[in-house]
Amino acid sequence: MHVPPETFESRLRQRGFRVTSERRAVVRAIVRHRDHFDAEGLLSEIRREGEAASRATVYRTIACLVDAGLLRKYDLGDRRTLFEPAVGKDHHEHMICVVCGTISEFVEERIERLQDEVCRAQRFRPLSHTLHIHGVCERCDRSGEATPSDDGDALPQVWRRRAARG
Amino acid sequence: MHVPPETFESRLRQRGFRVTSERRAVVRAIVRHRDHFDAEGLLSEIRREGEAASRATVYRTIACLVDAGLLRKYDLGDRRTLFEPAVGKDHHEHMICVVCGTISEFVEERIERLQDEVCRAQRFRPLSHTLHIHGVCERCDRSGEATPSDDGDALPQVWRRRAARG
DNA sequence: GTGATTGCAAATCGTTTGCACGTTC
DNA sequence: GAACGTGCAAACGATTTGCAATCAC
Repeated sequence: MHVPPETFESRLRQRGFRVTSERRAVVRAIVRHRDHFDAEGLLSEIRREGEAASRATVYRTIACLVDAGLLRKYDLGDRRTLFEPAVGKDHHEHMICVVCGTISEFVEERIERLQDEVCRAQRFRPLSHTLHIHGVCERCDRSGEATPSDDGDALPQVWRRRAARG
Repeated sequence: MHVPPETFESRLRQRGFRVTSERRAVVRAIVRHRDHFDAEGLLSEIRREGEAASRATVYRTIACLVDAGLLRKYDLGDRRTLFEPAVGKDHHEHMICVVCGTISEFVEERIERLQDEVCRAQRFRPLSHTLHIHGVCERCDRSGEATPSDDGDALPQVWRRRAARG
């Protein structure tokens, strides 16, 4: 999972993007990362690290990288967008724990195949897909306390914040 | 697909929500609808129809209905959120044409089963899931012109808007 | 009557953009 | 030196919220 920065830089160059110190900083921060990250998180990490790169640049650079096929963008509902390096890692799906927010990954070839099958049947030409499962991870499920009101049958009068979302 | 408003109203009541004329207007607009809709669209339809319901109320009512299990909320990436009546229709997945924006639906039992299998294997307790496939629908594919730059190999210097998103 | 609901306008959140100024090729 | 990239702050779009007035139960 250690993506060498040169991969990013050379690829950016061959895509006609210029390589600047700011973009290097962004790439460095990404490489430092294990897996998924979001734009704001990356920004604050860059700042913590004392690197220079404005919010605008971070967002723009991320867009470049996605564009160059170096990052994959994932849209988990509820306006959470995350990214991860596209190199050295196959496409995969996500499981999102609604209690602790942890995101884990899985791959299931058979699901991919079934999707292709469905598309073929409907003559739909697939370009990309997103599958994420919201639920409760093992750890949270065991510590039990927070059973997110699934489809709760209570009749709550008071307007409650939609704490955990389905 | 004709959902009688009483279903909504009685269900709202038994959930402890109050039934107001504004909420009725929202429900009426929803019932009038064939399938999926988004909050803003519903709002303008309500206004076009001359009904009274502020933006805030529309959003709040939709939230109630989702909460009461009467509407399903779908988060198709790129901050597009849509809703559809949950009654009389089983859970299904979406295919989104990146050219014309048309959304079609499909059900594939085997995919559901495989998801359960994966969750079981990882001891993840699923609550809900989202699967959407972005691609090109048959009609757009035939009229060919607009082949969305998939993973385009050009080296566009100029900063282009990300027109069609992957 | 009282607590839920409404409308308004202002606030939020993540993200994008216009513009004048620095940089990279 | 021209096109590209940067920072800033303001603009964004969808959604949410505080608050005082209003309404359903």
